[in-house]
Amino acid sequence: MASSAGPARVDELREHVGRTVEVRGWLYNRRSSGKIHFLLVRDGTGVVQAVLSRADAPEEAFALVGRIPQESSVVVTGEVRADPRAPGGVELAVRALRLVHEAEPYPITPKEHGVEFLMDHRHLWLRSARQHAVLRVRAEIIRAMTDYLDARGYLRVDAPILTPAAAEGTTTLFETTYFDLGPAYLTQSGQLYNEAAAMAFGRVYCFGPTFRAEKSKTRRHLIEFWMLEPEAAYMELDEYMALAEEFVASVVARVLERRRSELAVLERDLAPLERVRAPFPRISYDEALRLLAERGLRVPWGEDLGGDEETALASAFDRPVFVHRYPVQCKAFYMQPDPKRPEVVLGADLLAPEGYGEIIGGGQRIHDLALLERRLVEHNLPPEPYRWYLDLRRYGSVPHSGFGIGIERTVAWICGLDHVRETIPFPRLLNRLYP
RNA sequence: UCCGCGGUAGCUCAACGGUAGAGCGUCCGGCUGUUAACCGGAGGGUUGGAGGUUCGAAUCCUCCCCGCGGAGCCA
Repeated sequence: MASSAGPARVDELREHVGRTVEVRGWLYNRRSSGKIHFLLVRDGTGVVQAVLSRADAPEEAFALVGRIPQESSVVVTGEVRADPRAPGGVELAVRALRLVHEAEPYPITPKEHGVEFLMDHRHLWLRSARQHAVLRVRAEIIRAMTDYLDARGYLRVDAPILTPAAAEGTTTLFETTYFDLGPAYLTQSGQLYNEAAAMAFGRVYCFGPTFRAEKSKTRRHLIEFWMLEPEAAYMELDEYMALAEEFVASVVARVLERRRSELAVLERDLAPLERVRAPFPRISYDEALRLLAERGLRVPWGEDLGGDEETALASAFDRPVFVHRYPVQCKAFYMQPDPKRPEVVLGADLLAPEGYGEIIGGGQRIHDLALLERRLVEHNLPPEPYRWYLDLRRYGSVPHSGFGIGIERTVAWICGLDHVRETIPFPRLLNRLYP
């Protein structure tokens, strides 16, 4: 039995039963009676119960912990012991306690709070167990995604954030001034640059924040959100869908494998996640309209599908579903038309189950120079900013495809959250730029 | 931008034309195994703002501000 107290992380305390360790953290909560205090100490890796009894603990420390506010920072030294009465099964019998900083009365109490209050205190809200679970799942999802692509020869080649033009002419852009060169815009997608990278490296992906100045105010929208976008030369529509479904299935499997305790904190029903295995159903836009009509939702051909339609479609299947071959007018200028039916494009969106909506959008890009030039004109886009993009069709153009997956929607779905605002550390919403 | 709901104590809410209240947090006291601990006590309010109706407004009316839910657009 070692007597020297080395620092230890809460998530590894089980390995230290019988030893005296030092936990550096913050007071999460306290339950007290006259002669015994139960502290919940969190250190970022977990929460451990620390016990001080009047008989055993130093008198000064005993008096101190009976008084200091929640979230005061403390270094606790004590013996690790297994006890079934302790939350988590192990606890710390405190021998010494050092107050690093006495907190002011902490605004987020162990009771319910409203959304506005919590969002105003997002910088502190991140300390709570539920937010820890969500952000750990987020990190696991991102790691699973990059692991999957790295293992298949995809090279990470990131796209710029400041751009001279819109990736998709339709959506609203955030504008800023770029020295003497005039307006610049925050990126809405790394895709156009991704295509250049794919022509250079074959298989690539980019990952980063994207910005949409849309006045969208729903549970599925953020102004700033993160997107991971794979792109591959010589990849056509069917191959893209095969890649995307394997990719999504592997991400879900990874979270189920490594983040079960976080999903438990979030009270996520695991059954729907366990059904997420490739292959996913694939229906055409036309089939989608028929399916919707059977359910009483009439959509005129040529119109895009709304949130209600997506939810209705997704609920018809027990796993994510692809909707492919949308009408040309629903999609961006660079989408490759189907040679057999030029009025639809070789694109496919992936709808998540349980009403979480579209998490992936993608498809085959136009590789013919003349057609792409025509599309720019049809979409009233100025040719000059796209000169480099057109070059990709001048020098060894090949069919290619790619997709973008929205991280926050994917996290919300896998965590079973009813809003994307908790899936990112500091959400930017229509009416919120603070903190 | 449009439609709907809401703003009362630090927080979450009640009172819905007749003296503004509870739980939690805070402060004080009690309790040797608590599990959002528990028990007793105290403090805490220009009821989002400005006008109006009324003997009397948190409550009814008008305008404004802020938030929430949804639509459109999208990931």
